[in-house]
Amino acid sequence: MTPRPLRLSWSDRPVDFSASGPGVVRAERPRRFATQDGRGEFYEGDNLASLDELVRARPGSVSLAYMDPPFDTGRVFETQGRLAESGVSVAYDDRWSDRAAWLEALAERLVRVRELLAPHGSVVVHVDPRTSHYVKVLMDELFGEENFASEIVWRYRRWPAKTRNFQRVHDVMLRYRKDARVEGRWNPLYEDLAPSTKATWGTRKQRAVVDAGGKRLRSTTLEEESKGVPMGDVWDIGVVAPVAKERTGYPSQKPEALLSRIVTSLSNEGDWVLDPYAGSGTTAAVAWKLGRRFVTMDLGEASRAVVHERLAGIGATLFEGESYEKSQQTRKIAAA
Amino acid sequence: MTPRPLRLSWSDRPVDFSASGPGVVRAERPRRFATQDGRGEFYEGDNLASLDELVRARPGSVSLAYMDPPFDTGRVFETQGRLAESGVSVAYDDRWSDRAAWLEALAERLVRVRELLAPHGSVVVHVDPRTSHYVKVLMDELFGEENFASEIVWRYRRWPAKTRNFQRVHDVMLRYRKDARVEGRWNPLYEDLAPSTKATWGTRKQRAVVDAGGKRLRSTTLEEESKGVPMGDVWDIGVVAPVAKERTGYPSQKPEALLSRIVTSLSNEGDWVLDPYAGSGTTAAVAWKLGRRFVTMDLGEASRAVVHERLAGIGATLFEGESYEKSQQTRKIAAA
DNA sequence: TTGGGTCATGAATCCGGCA
DNA sequence: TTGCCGGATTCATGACCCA
Repeated sequence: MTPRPLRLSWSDRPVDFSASGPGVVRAERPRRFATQDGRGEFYEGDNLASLDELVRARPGSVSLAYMDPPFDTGRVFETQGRLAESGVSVAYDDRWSDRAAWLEALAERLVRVRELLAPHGSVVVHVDPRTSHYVKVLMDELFGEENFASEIVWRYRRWPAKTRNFQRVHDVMLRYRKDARVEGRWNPLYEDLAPSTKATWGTRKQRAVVDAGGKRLRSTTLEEESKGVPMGDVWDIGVVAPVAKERTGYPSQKPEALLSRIVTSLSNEGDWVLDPYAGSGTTAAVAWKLGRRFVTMDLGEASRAVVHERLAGIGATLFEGESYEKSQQTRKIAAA
Repeated sequence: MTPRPLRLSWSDRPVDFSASGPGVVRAERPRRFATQDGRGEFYEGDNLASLDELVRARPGSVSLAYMDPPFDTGRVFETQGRLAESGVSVAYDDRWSDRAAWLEALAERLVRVRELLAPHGSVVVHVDPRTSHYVKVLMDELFGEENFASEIVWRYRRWPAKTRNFQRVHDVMLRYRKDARVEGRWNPLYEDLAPSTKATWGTRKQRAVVDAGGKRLRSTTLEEESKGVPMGDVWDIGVVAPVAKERTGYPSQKPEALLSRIVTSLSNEGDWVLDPYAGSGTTAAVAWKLGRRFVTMDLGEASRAVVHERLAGIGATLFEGESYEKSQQTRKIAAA
């Protein structure tokens, strides 16, 4: 018996999330900005339109996609601090008619991101523990469950809320490969040895000692220092502190330490890293610092302003330019 | 517009998971064992039948249910160590025709557990990060999403596997209340303050200082010692070590430290704690030690042997006895 | 240069007040 | 009655100052 598929159903569920897709030319095309060397791009406009442009121009080109969509909180998010004083107050609107509508919007983006992934590529979707489950079931359908790689738990610390329940102090990131049969990008990371291990073994490598018959005797330590233990799927990383220099004033900003782990382990230098929900531009900034190429996009002024300033600060100044196709032509002519 | 419900669908999905339910008298009734004071019970047999008996006898009586079903791994689990040498080798069979079949079986148990919960009660379902998402979507439907309380992440440490991926080092527990409008059981737990907090503030409570105009100034510390920070939903607890005294030889045994947190925070002394998948009997043992009453159940000899021995070791010897109804009659007569 | 003390302020949740 | 809004709660943490 073949396994019966498990699917999420809701009324008026579209048959095909890519309908009204890449073939459709939209009235409003996104504005394109790029660094002078073309190793970084920002599109301003609805990310669905931007993704469609990319799918047309260069499918299969992305090694790593990180997606941090709104979490279906029903709230409008406002800017803070200096950014708020500059007059831009609304960052993004996270109100949806129902969860099904939210899920449909996400699904439309996911199928396009999948088209953009290279065979060795993978996508990481950042969600919260109230929505992650719906996203996982949806992604099992869209990507195939055999391509599910990890549920990564981001554990942070914050001031406690008054509640008769355990404090909610984690987010969830789901990683899927484009194709599990292909060897994907992987640069191993290590974390500190557990305190109990350090107490018993110190920081040298352990090695099991086996006798001639293959029976395990005791373990010993080697001369070699241990690199630590291979990184697990629960990450203890602080939120961006209220007074941190890293802080931009854009709400729900993700820490660079978090993105560093993702970008370092799941892409190589020179790879294209995609983030369809740029927000404050953390993914692009981290990718650039780590020698990756980036393509990111967002709707509205708050994000564009923050991303442009942030990237300019690390030497990735964005200029408004021609479309991708046109810039490629220019490049060819210049090279000839 | 009312929100469109999101549901899991699969072919031949039953309309009603409680069909063939409490009304049906089964050919094989579970064997009942109880402590002499009646504060602890074990049923041997299919837990569906045992749950049905309980639903008939005392619905709404349970304050806390902990469920640790098989994780749909497709494997047969064998006993280890001393238990294996005693001749009982198969602990449980976790092979299912497909995930839908597994989910149906779980759903049948969940609807019965829900019947057994008191209005102030809650249920904790222990799953792994490949199945938790399906269970959450199912439980949102069965319990109502407004009754979802927590996704608790159990982070453990183990010998690293060789894999081009982040090490899987966590399980997931989903907690739902029977009725969020009712004040549920809640005994707060605390964990250590963050090192950075201790360095800056010591271990005294912080208090914000606000001036006459309501503007926030700096914070101060109070005289009062902080109890620590209210427990979060990510728990760092070691697995039961291969050489631990706690170890029974029953596979996938859960640590008592884990159950202690659950039982302490989510039930009061004297409350009934239910575990439909007894396994090695950790829930019953912990509940008993903490002064709760327990009712637990499992199929087969491996579990019965381990549970009986384990409970006898802490003064909760189980005797085979009459049905619950009959024992109640005996009790009344004795009291008269 | 380093390290300790001081400062500023976000975030989730509940609760009370008011419409 | 219900629903929205503002206030209170009180850890966490990088930046800054100064010795």
